[in-house]
Amino acid sequence: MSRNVKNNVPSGKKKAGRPRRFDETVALEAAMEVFWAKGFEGASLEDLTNAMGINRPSLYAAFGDKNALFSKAIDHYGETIASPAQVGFHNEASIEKAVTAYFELALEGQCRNGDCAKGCFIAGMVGLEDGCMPELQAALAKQATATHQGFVERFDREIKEGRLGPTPDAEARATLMMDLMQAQSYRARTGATRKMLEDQIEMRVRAVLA
Amino acid sequence: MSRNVKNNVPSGKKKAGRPRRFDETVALEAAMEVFWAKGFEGASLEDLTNAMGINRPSLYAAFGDKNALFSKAIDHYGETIASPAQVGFHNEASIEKAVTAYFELALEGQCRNGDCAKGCFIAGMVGLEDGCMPELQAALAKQATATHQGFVERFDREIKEGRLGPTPDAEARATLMMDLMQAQSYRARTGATRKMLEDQIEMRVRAVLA
DNA sequence: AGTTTTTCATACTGATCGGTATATTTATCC
DNA sequence: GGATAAATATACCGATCAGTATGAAAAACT
Repeated sequence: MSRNVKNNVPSGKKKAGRPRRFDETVALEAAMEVFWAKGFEGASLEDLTNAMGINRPSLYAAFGDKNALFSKAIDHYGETIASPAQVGFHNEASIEKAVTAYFELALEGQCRNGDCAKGCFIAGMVGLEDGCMPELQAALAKQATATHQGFVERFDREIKEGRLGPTPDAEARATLMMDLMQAQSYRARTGATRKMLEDQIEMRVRAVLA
Repeated sequence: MSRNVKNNVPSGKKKAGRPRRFDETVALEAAMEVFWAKGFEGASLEDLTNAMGINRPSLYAAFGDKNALFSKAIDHYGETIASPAQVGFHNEASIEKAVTAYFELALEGQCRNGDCAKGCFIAGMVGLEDGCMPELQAALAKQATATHQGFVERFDREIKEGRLGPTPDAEARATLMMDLMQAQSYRARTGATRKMLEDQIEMRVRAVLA
């Protein structure tokens, strides 16, 4: 247990060679922040390495090229920010609390650096680079479809069990909720304060549950 | 009338020097398309000059640098695409028709090249370049505020004259309508077909007028 | 100790970026 | 028919881009 702990290999054999001087996860987080703030094309290798605290060869050895790093940043965003919002939604028993939780958790991710609003990482990126990275676009679309489907199933259940009116139908409600989340993200990116967006959550919830 | 017509100076004195071989407006339109598809940083001078059918010095003489060209493209978008949607809204007598017209005209602009959806030009740009072009961001925000205010006034009138319920209030309805327009734009940018978006308009209208 | 393996640091590559200097065309003005 | 003025075309500029070659440094293995 005491052996090898410096090498981040808590048990068994250590890895040979010079140990890494940075944590892969915190470096990825820093990269995500840079992409978030500057976009894919706007984020230069110098920006990235500065923020991550490593130099170019280390970056390429650990993450691959810029595209691969971006792709990993997307995944990281999904795991640490996007998916908690969905989980929060599905874990609430009451549909009203579920929808509210979704908007609140999404806002948490959109405004995580104090009041400095930055919007949804994915929403700000996707669709801009024309034809570039089509496989990435496809992956994002697939992820969005899965999220949408989860919402549809929940709304369907609520409607079937009489806790929600039949119109708008589950499909429309799911679309509406994702639309309003996206709009909230857009407002976060374009100068809205956190307080403004918090005050609008009730309106969004009502629109989805009307 | 016959004199000077080749020089695009229909009356009076002609301009000295070699005449322009391109139409400024169609060149600007082409530039807007490139920015629209690739974003500001993604659009290279080569992309722009190729699409506009002119070469670099002509571009710089006619429009200034890349930032100035982008700014003029934004203005052009507002005049030819964004503002018609607002006018369409304000010209309809019935509020239901007004809201519907707004979404339809916005969709017109978002999908203008056949089924190839591209979303809202402004929405796709704003907020991405971190701290870059702050004066441009401010101009866009001001324009958005003016649009919002116009909607608020109309909804206020409808509510006061009893054609619309008091909740959500005019402010919330205006926010909601712009949010749903923005969401429609986002969907247009991320692969939704025109038909899908047309079918969703009724849902959006209902959400605003609920 | 000495070899091996992995990472780190510096400096470099060719390509592309936005922007421009130079010179040639094409028109009007005198 | 010059002289002048404006727009064209070509080629170039320094800066920056993403990506990499090279060698030193730091650990484990034998």
